[in-house]
Amino acid sequence: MPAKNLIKPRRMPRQGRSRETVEAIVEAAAQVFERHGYAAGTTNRIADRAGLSIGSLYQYFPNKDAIVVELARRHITDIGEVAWPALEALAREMPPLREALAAIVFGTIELHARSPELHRVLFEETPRSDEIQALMWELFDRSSRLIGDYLAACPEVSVRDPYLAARMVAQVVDQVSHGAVIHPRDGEAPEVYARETITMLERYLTELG
Amino acid sequence: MPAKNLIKPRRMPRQGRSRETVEAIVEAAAQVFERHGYAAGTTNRIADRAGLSIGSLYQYFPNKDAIVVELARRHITDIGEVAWPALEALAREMPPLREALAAIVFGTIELHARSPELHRVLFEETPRSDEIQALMWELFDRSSRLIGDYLAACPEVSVRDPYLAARMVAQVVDQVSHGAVIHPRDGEAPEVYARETITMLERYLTELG
DNA sequence: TCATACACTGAGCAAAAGCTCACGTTTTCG
DNA sequence: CGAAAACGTGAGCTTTTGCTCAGTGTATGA
Repeated sequence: MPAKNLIKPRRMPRQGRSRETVEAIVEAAAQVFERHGYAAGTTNRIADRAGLSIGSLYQYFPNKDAIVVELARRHITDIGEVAWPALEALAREMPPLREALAAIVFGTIELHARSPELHRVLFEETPRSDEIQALMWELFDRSSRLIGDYLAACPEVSVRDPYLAARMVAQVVDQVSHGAVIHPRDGEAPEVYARETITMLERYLTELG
Repeated sequence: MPAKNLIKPRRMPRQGRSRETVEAIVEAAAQVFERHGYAAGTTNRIADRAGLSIGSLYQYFPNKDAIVVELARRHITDIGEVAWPALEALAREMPPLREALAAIVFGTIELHARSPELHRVLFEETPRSDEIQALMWELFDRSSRLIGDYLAACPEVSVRDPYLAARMVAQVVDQVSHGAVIHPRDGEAPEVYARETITMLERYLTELG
């Protein structure tokens, strides 16, 4: 038992091949978690699937959770890159309310539907790290603000606080989409619920009293 | 390596003390999962906490998952026993819509708030078994039906399909309550969102166009 | 009373998962 | 070229976890 207690800094990729290795690990992790779930998504299996030795994996990730966090971070980033331009377009082009809501609802459903099983594993089965939670809140806040910008400028909308309403919209749409896509039920068309959600939000936002 | 391959049937509790043992296991499991999460909620830890040997635990539960399922079943049953009478009372006593919605929203929040961390572990972190999923849907269906009975008889409600609307109400209230209670944010009063949810649903259900 | 079924014990096994490290291979760059 | 740095390898160590089983205590009823 030698007295070597050197800190082992995680290797940073410099050359091209090592960057490819990191990509391979992340992609393999996505597939493995999607197929086997969080618990059975072992580091050995990930390395196997990536066509690498387990040692290579630990050159770039200190532990299993680091891989999950990286995966979640990418997933959230991808969502933002699709959602934000679309939401910014609303405040710029100012479509009718019903159209805007349809875009938000169907857009959110589509985002959830991209890889539902991976999404489920990452955001339900995996113990939430503070880091991922912070990223999710950031996503939610920014989305809400953009929706609020649209609502505030929309003449049909007659709600007191459009930014509070926007948070309600974002919350409801996200949760309902999540439920519909991630835990679908056999005899139920998700479109019926999507349409009804749009109707509900429309009536909420256009106070006709 | 002897040739004994006898089937070992799980023991059913007959005497009083064994039934107490089962209770102790379930209660200990609740505490351990609440404190340590699903993965770190090991059978040894549960037995320890229950003041029993690990052997006793395996007399009554074939594996770890069986304990989780039993726990979830009890949790769902408990919720039903509170929720159903309350929802039945609505259709019987026919309070004004806003009062009914307030009862539903605050009641649901209270149910979620009973043991939020255990709730989170059971219904997020734990891989969903088909059995638990079925129980959850049963709970949802029955709640929706009862809400629908109220909505169908409520003169203020002017929605086409009250039972579809009821499913929307149940879905939204459950998801929003879950989000608010299980993943609370620092600077946010959940009551603001609760009130706004009530307002949203009220406007949705009373089509004034 | 005492035989029998019921109940409980806990050392420890088998399997699996996370992770290390000493060593070989490839790339870079003077 | 050739040395140093970057990169890749995989047998196997360590720890943990789910779970067993041979044996000991405890209640029950004939």
